[in-house]
Amino acid sequence: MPSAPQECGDCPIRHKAVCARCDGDELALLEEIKYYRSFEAGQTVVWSGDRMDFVASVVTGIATLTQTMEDGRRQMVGLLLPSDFVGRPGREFAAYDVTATTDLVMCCFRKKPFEEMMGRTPHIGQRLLEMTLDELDAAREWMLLLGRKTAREKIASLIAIIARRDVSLGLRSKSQRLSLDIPLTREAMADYLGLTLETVSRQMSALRKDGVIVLEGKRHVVIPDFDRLIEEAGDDSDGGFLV
Amino acid sequence: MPSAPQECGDCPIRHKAVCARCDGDELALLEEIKYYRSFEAGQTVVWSGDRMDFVASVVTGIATLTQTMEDGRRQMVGLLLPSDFVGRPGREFAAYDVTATTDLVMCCFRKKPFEEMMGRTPHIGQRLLEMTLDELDAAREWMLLLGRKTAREKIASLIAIIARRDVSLGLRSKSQRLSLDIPLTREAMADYLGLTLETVSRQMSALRKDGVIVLEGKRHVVIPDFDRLIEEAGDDSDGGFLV
DNA sequence: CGATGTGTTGAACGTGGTCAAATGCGGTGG
DNA sequence: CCACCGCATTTGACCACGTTCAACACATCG
Repeated sequence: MPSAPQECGDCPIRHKAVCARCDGDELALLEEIKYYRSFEAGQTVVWSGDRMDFVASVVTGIATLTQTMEDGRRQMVGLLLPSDFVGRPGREFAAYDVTATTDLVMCCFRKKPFEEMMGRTPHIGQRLLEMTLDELDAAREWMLLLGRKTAREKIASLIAIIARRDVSLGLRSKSQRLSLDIPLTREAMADYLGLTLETVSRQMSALRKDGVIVLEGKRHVVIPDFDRLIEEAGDDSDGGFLV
Repeated sequence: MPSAPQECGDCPIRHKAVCARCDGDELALLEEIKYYRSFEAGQTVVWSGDRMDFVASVVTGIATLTQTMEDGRRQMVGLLLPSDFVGRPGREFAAYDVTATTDLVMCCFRKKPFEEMMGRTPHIGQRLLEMTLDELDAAREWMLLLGRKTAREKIASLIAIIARRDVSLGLRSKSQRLSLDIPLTREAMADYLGLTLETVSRQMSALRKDGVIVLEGKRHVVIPDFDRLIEEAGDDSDGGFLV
């Protein structure tokens, strides 16, 4: 089981999560209604349609939101990183499957008290609005990927997204030789990209053969030339860096 | 030019738009900073990357948000109906092309005063959060469509979406013989669905041949059996009716 | 060891894309 | 009234990309 922090003061997502704008007093109130839950890689947090009596922030690890059709076709519709928010105030049942793809720690708030607090504390709603607008932008970028990009472009885009995230989390600077772990199985990548896992595997091999990426093991990728990768992704250069 | 209403009291979107929760005083303040703009079908409202010094609500008509890649591939990422909100508080440049697909009237607010008012009037931010969360849900539904549905399912889904909207706007009851106009060209449908316009046309013909829909002219569709349509769309039955 | 999970690769197939031509419809002008 | 044009749409023929089905490689774990 991954371990959890205790105090909001120490919290690694303090300044990015839904609580980011809260002052000391507000934080103290939140601290009273919060509790941590941990999940191991592969565990399901909630199933679509289940009653969900909490909302939460991802503290560490990665979770996914997926939708499933009756015949089993699956599409990932959200990739939740540390500080991202799970659940919707005012909604009683989960709309998506939430799954831990790595070991995961979530900071949970019982829904009722959280909603009451939202009414009294504009800072929370303001921050949640900001985060939701960001997610909507990300979803729209994703729609372009799903609707119009080739398999090769989709793979390159995914790697670029992960690389940018690592940079923005301060894990490494842009100038260094870029190297990163893909925290997803080939199947999860396929669910993300609207492909089959075979196509994912083939295109990874193709990008490797063409020197766009270097594979070190199955999950570790080195990017010798980031601009080349962006080009392969079909994105406007620098898209995603300016806001 | 389509004509515009004058008073918030008469406004057809009064109780659904971003101003829905505002009381009389707040509405009076909004009334001072609002102005109407009209566009003819086909006109562009703003181009992606342009400076955008206003935010707005769609009053009547339909607009689209689209993203374009350098080589011209286009993906629609938003379909804006009456009461939907355009623009993002705090953002200076438009992130998407906004186009009027029918004659369009928008209720605009200059961005600066609107942002200031948001700070002082929680009702606006609250409502905007609600609307943004709804849009995010819609975007995720759309992602499933783009990533995993067949061309035939995509077409059936689009028709079902339009039909549901017409019902929810009270234009017709569910029990009646369903009949609706598609307010999009075949090309716009293709941009919406991540298809080519030829495939859209072919699948429309196929659904007609199989009796799922009846075409009366190019843009008017009769749905003899709504459940059959839903089945063709690959959706859970009743998906979208319960919230 | 075999069993299981994860990933790679190959061959055949089919859906949807591409390119091209034809059709239909509304508007404009002779 | 009809000829003509422009545009949206339909239809056809062919092709390619990504899927499907299958075999195989490799690591971890009982």
